[in-house]
Amino acid sequence: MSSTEKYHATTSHSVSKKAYHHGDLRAALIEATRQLVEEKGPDRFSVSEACRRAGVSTAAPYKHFKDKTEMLVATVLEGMDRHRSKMLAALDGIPEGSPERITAIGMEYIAFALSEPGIFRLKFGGFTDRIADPRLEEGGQQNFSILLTEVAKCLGEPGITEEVRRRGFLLWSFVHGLSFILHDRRLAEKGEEFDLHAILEDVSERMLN
Amino acid sequence: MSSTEKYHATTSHSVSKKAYHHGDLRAALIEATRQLVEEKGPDRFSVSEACRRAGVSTAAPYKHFKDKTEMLVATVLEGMDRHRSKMLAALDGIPEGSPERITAIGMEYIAFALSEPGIFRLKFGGFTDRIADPRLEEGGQQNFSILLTEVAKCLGEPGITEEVRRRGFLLWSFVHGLSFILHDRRLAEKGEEFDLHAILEDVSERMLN
DNA sequence: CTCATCAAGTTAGCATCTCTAACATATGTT
DNA sequence: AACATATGTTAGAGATGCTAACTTGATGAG
Repeated sequence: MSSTEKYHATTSHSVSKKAYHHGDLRAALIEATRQLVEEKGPDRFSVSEACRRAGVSTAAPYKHFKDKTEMLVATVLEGMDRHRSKMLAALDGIPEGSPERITAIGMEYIAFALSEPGIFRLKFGGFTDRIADPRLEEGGQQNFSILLTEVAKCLGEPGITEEVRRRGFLLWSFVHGLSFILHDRRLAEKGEEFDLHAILEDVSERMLN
Repeated sequence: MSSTEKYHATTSHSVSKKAYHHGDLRAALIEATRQLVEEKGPDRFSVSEACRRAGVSTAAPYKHFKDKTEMLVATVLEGMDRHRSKMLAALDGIPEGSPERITAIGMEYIAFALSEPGIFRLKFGGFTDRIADPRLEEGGQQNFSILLTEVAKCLGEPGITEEVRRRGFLLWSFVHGLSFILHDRRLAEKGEEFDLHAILEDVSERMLN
């Protein structure tokens, strides 16, 4: 269901031929947007600059996106997909029901927030009111479910019960806030000062009892 | 040390006289900025519109602020002052050393984030890299100290020890993340579904042992 | 009181940005 | 081959951030 599938990847060899048609401009614009959001910050991003980077005129994006906001939404969605994949991959090899699985999700959550702070803040930082896109909410819910599934197994609950939801919510709040603060205060750089993994283990235990 | 003191509050009666000089344009612009940031969102804010609202030309602000960013910084600083006052006021009447004081700070922290989400997100949402202003860091540290002081008393520690700092950091992370999520998901509206005060009491206890 | 000075307004204008309208060119269907 | 459609282009309107140069009025020295 990748949103790029409907665009045929033609002329992969003819980039230098200055083809009138780009091949997959939509994907190229998303990638340019992603880069710029990281380089300049979510607010300093401009459509024009993304166009320059993709090598097209400033009007071209409007054949693919309704407006600037939709361009950003598409970029965030792509980021959330990657984020989800990474969190799932992080679970690989850790035994079912182990609390270590919850720690692993938290570590990966924070790693994403720190390695792609632009996208992370674009999603969560302050644009939410405008970007009240149902696809974003759905993606967020999907990612949250990964955590809930593990919490349920850890607590020995039969499924996503109300109690599971409550505990998961507490855990998410903590890791979410931690992500912001670590980045804001550049505390990730002072890595030796505190062991992130240990903190997550500690808090998970406290929260899940 | 109010930053407005140096501006004489003249012509308080002559607003309608269309005085060439405004009286206290700096404060008026900060207030207009605050309103607009809440109404339109931190990103949709424009200097021009603040000027319109304050009734001056678009060049006027640059006599008081270096650029748009500094205008926003000044507005955030003003908000942080109010935030601090409110948190301190919330402690009034609660006995020293009581864990209830920590809950009260958390409640007030969240209340601010939900009642002034624009300012809250302007400070914490995604502009931090650009707004690496030492005054903002200092203000943040001051507000954090309010919490640390209470944590120290609750733990019976002699002062802001490393352990106090660690526990306070965990608590802050949790409340910080909760603030974002409650607003993002508009969960504050579904107030009956969960008792915020109870959650904070629960988590504080878990975190402080 | 007068006048020079300075702070704090103004207008005009440049560079940039978002987005639209009208036009141009590939692509692929028939 | 020809038409329809998708996907580019150029031109330009309207908003914005900020600067330069000018204007106004408050203030303090003589």
